[in-house]
Amino acid sequence: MPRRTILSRAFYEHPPDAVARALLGKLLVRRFERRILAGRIVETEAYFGLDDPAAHAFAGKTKRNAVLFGPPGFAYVYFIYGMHFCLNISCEPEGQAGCVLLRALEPVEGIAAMTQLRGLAQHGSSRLIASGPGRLCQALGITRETHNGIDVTSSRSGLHIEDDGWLPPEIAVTPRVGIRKAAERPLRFAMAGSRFVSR
DNA sequence: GGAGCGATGTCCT
DNA sequence: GGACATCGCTCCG
Repeated sequence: MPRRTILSRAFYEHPPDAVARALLGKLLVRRFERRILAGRIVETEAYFGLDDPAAHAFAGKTKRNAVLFGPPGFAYVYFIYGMHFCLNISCEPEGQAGCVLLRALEPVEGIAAMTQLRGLAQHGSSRLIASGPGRLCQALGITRETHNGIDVTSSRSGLHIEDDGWLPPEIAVTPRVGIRKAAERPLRFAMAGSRFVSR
C-alpha cells in the first residue's frame, strides 16, 4: 500500500491549466457520516480569471464567486440549472481568480454509499456514479451550504485531495464542455480511455 | 446511441 | 428577465 499524502496549498498555487492537468489521477476523499467516500479524478477543466469569458470570475469579484479571489486550495461550490452543484478548487496566488472544475471520478472507496446518495440501483455499473460535475457532487454529498469556502488542504475539512503516487498513462486535452463563451480553448483534461469520463 | 427538451434556483444586468 | 461550467427522460433510428 503506497503512502498517501494530502496535497498542500503550494500544489494549487499555479495557473489553472497546470493544476487541472496535475490533478488527474489524484484521489478526492470525503468523510461522510463516519465513512470514507473516495474516487480517482479522471476529468477536470481549467478556468482562468479576468481574461476568461467563460469563467465565473470574469466579471469581477461578487458575493457568489469571492472564494475564487482568495488563497489557493479552497472549495468553490455553486448551484447551477436549478438542481445541480459543481465543485471547483481555487488556484493561483491570492488575488488571482483561477480554478479547476472537477468533472468526473472513478469510484474507489465507499461505492455502496455513493450509489445510494445518487439514487442508483445497488448492483448496477459504477460508471455513472460520478461521471459529470453534478453527479460527482451528488455522489459525495457535496452542497454549497456544506462545502463552499472550505480548505481542501486540511484533513479536518472532511474533503481533501490525496496523492498516492499513481499517475495517468495518457492525458487527452479537449475544449471545455457546456459553455458558450471561449468554447474553443483546449482547457479540458481527461484520462484517455477511462470509462468514467463524462459524456 | 444520439438528438431534443423540460425541470428548476440563483445570480447579475 | 435571461443566462446558466447539468441531468435524465423521451423519441427515433
